[in-house]
Amino acid sequence: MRALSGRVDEAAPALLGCRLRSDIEGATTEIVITEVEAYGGADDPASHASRGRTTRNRSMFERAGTLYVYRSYGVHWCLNVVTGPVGEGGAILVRGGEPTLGSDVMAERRGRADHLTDGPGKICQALAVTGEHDGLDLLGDGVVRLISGGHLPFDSTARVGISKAVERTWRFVART
DNA sequence: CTATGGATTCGCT
DNA sequence: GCGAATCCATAGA
Repeated sequence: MRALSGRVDEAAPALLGCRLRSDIEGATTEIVITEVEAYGGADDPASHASRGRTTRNRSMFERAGTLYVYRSYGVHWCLNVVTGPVGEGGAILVRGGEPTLGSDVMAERRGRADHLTDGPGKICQALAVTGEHDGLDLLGDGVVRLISGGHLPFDSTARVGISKAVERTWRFVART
């Protein structure tokens, strides 16, 4: 996996077109990443890493290629790819994608046939990724892996669902 | 120790 | 379109 280091806002669009695969519960599911958001370190007020290393975000400070999963609103899991140098904190939230493998399994896990992976919480549910996978190495041969792909043309917009540093256009959407 | 507020989703109006 | 659901780390006393 190349280009997983350096500035998060530069590494983020490189993830578009990459695939995210999980081999969990005996099933293989995979998506192509089409939407991401970059979250920085101490310099990004909207990032979980902005207040330093804590219990919840410790994975964000690991090396690039580490999986960072956190619980959102007490209900959903959100999946991130760590990109920052060790100790700095910085990750890319995978917000959207399209199923490429095991969409039938995803539909079963999601309890519906549509809107399988068009939101951060939905992706985790579709791929069966939870907090127990937090800290996993996505570049190794674990149950969740990141597979490099071609780069796609993209548009950048403001991030969604945050209340700080709203002006940064660190959301990257693959152009269709 | 207690209170608070989310990098969201879904269902009902 | 709007609000509830629901967990737990963080922040404040």
